[in-house]
Amino acid sequence: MTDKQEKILQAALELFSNEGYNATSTSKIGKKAGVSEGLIFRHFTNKQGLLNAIIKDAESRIGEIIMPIIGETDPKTVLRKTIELPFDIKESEFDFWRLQFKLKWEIANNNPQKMQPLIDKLSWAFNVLQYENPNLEAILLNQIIESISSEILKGNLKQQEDYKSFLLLKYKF
Amino acid sequence: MTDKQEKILQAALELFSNEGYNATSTSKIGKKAGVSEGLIFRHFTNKQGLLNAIIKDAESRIGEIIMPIIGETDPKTVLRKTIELPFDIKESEFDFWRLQFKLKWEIANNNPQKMQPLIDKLSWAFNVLQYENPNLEAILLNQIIESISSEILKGNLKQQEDYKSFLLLKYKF
DNA sequence: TATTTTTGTGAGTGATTGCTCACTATTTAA
DNA sequence: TTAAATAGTGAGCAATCACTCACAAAAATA
Repeated sequence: MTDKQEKILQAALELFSNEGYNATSTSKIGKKAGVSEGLIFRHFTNKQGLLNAIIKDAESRIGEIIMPIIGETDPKTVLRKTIELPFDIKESEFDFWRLQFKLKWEIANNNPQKMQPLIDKLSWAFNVLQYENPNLEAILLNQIIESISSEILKGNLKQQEDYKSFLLLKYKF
Repeated sequence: MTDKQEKILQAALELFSNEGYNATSTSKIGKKAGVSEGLIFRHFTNKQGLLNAIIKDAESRIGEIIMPIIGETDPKTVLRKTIELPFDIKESEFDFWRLQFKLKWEIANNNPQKMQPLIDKLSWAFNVLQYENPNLEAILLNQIIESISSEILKGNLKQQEDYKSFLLLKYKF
């Protein structure tokens, strides 16, 4: 991957995330990346190809984040690490994650089973911990952390530390 | 409001919701509504004006839905009615609500305090019911119902009845 | 070094965009 | 009944869109 390819990807990411995919023209991306517009098509075929490259990168990033939880053998630690996830998002990665959440609302890009491995692990953890309905507990907790992430990314969640302790307490920490 | 004005609003709603605001051209709206493109601008000034009309309608609809809960005097009933909200969304209104949730991700249209009256009422209810942290409980429950609504609107939530009973049980029903 | 391959440019393409405007048809009010 | 106001049309506008292509510069390979 050349220097300019990364510049293009970074510019596209910022613009797609903040202005939206359809509201972002390839000419704007070229300008922001400091690159001729034509180069975008040389490297990524078309505008959708650019988005695909970003989505593919996202899949591996999600895998990386989930992996240390999947590998965990202690059920309580699984829960704690899961709850901590949304509060650990680095501000430098806000654009990236905001775009992922936005894309969930586009029919073409909605891929609900991305978090399935985590849900399965949560289900296992709740089962070991003798919760009455491990499957639904897993779905609920996954929904909660996605919802918290959304609010943080939109800049709507104040008192994050309080909320984190509150949630940990809910799950007996 | 004339017949054709409503046709325009309905067509715009469907297209904005399913294809996105920026991906929907005014010419497409005109065709779908069975109306000349120019009429859109006569009635709604510009494309943004069309969206504004839809948003304004949404505010009153949200008010209508929340009102019976705000007026409730029994705290337990407040919780039950709130939990039931997402499961009561009519399928004929899916387009409408999906658009509202999509718009939350657009910086320009994000208006986080729309649900504040409900959160306040929930906070009151949790307080009466002697929950330890009523404010955070209210924020959490509001997040949960918004998250469930999202999944339902995206067509991702299976076994809705199970999930509903599960949640009601969580809040002692 | 010479040659092939890859990276990069920017002017140019037809199609589509949001929107205007001169005009006609219909409704409302005097 | 006439006049004024409103509703509705559709051709046409400049601007922008995603994308192409002939060409040049640089890098990789021989």
